[in-house]
Amino acid sequence: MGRAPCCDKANVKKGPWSPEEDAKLKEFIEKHGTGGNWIALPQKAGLRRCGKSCRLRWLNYLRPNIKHGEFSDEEDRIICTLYASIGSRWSIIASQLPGRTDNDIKNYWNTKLKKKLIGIIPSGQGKFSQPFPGNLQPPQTLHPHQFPLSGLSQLYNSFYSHAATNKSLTGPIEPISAPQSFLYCNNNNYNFPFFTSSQSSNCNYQGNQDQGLVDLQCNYPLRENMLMFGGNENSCSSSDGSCSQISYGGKDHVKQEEMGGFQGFMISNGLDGNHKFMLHCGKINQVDEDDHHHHHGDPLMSSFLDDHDQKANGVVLKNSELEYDLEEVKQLISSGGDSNNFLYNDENKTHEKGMYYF
DNA sequence: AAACCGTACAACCGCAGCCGG
DNA sequence: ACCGGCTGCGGTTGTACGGTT
Repeated sequence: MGRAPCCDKANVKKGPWSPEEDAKLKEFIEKHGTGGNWIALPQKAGLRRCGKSCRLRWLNYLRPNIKHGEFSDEEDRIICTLYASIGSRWSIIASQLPGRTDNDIKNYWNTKLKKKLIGIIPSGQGKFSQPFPGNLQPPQTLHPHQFPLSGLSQLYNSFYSHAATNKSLTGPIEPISAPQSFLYCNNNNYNFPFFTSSQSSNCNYQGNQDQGLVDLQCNYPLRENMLMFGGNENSCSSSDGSCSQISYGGKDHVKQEEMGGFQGFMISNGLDGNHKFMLHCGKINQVDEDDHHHHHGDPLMSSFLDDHDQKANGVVLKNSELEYDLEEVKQLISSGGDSNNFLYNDENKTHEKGMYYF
């Protein structure tokens, strides 16, 4: 039978948008909004365009607060880190970069950043042996920018150390600071790349859209400091550009909620502006900035910490050996390999990966 | 000056998921 | 529960433009 076309293909214009079309679309949306129906919009606006095309044009180009032009080092860093952790989930990445669209970031990654990354890493560095070992290895003390993340994160870290050394980048090397929204995980069946867990868990999302609160019910006590993030401000590629979202769910199911949810989440979890956030793969515990050894009553983590109390800049972690041949990493990047598989193919889910704050 | 090539960006396409009827 | 319409997303393609030969 096949799917009905979203519009009359024969009757719609394709290709680049003219200034007149842009003006028409912009004027119409500013006056009437999208009306929640992109399909009908072009007709109402007097445009011979497909609704999808209108939507894309609006989201990627016409809507207010779109940032064009050079990406900053900070943006580079965020993109690298997030790509290393979640792969090509451009909309999620975009949600962390105010004013940037997923399309923008995707293009930027494909045309520049990827090459920058590949080009800057000398081959033969960091000879590693196996992807995602099941067994945890003795811990190492690491700086926050040297987290035992995934292979790509290693690459990223290498990238930044080299960049810093070569002064090709400026600015401090720091963890991503406080994204304003988060994706709390379900680390049971699915495996959203941020998260896999050795413990069986049953974490149900119970979004309360009326209250805008995210209410998670987990019978496995997820690390309180494990977070996954969505977006905020007007940086996302959501249909109306309102862009205040918190995301939750898994690889096959990522939902987004109003940002009020994150505010509630922040409050209910006692988070404030003093917390910082980092991506994580391995074992980790939250350490308050004023109490680096407080284990927050987490027996699992406490026992772990009894064995391996390691901390770096306020973060306690148990490292896992992540050994890759960087050439392989490069290859994966250049071959457009599935980063999710590459980075997160932890079939036994013996590892925890996530984003944490501290 | 013209042809060629590489790069960057805009736009399209198809799929998957959501949601309302 | 099912179905169809709509939206969002990510991959891919098209095109403009600048640099090089």
